[in-house]
Amino acid sequence: MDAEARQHRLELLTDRSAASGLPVTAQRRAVLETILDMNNHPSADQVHAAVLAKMPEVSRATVYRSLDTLVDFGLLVRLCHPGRVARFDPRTSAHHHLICLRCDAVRDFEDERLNQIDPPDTSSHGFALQDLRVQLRGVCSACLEKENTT
Amino acid sequence: MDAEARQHRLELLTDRSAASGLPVTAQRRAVLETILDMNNHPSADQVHAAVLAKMPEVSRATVYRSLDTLVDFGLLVRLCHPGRVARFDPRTSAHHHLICLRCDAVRDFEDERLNQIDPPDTSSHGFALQDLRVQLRGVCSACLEKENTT
DNA sequence: TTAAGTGCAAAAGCTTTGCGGGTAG
DNA sequence: CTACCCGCAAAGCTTTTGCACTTAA
Repeated sequence: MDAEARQHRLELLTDRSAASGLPVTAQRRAVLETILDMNNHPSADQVHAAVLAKMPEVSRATVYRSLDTLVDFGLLVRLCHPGRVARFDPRTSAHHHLICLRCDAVRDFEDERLNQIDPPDTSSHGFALQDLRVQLRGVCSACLEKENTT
Repeated sequence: MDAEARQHRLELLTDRSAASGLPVTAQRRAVLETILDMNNHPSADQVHAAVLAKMPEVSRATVYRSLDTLVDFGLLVRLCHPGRVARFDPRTSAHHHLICLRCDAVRDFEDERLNQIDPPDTSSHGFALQDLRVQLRGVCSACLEKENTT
């Protein structure tokens, strides 16, 4: 994420905290700063490991709690993927993903045509639609190579 | 699932087992039969509970192992959703989902227009695309009501 | 001052695995 | 016969929670 967008996201933390009447703690800021610099859709544990580099005393529990709060604030998104551990994405605007069914890798996929899909009408289900994302499921290049080698 | 499709799926179990040189066990068949009759995208534990009704001695471990095998056979799909427990879907053909970000409900969504989306070219990423599914993320009717009540 | 947050350690789920005995092909 | 599977129980992971102390505002 570029410096300007990063800065803006950090300001949003201040705003959302004030709006909710919650304090801005050093730990929450560190978690947000850290994940803004990662682009692998990290798990909570990966975030924790990365936060330790800049703040060696942070506990795992705090990272879990901070991630929850940041998701509530709308500063992060909890990803949908077939694996068993929660993963987080600092890109909150709707975009699309390549999902590897072998190794569970999740990779951003940019496609103008997919962005322009008109959201369908979900009101007959009483459903309040927030965003539309396309999952492109298949096998990633790394797993394909591994298969050919074996 | 209608009777004919259900029957066909059970025959596929025999075929895929033979193709892999694996035996068709009563337990695997029971797990498949059970999940074909559920349409709530159940978790492994929910499948286990349902299998117990027709086969009271099945262990949880066997259900987990059977579900894995059935996914390998392509008779089930592991769902993508924001929650923390694995959930399974006997509908293996690509279709779309309403995903509730509050309660994690996953509901099938039929839409002809979404079915007709042309898959993008993912070859530049070295990615072998298998299918395209749209996630419609938002808040389901049950959660909306709960919110209005509070 | 005070509501909220933090670290620690323990608990709580969900899922996987090692093992001895059983079974499909 | 042989490879694979089953049930059981234990272990493994990820995530949540209770508690005493600290901190942002």
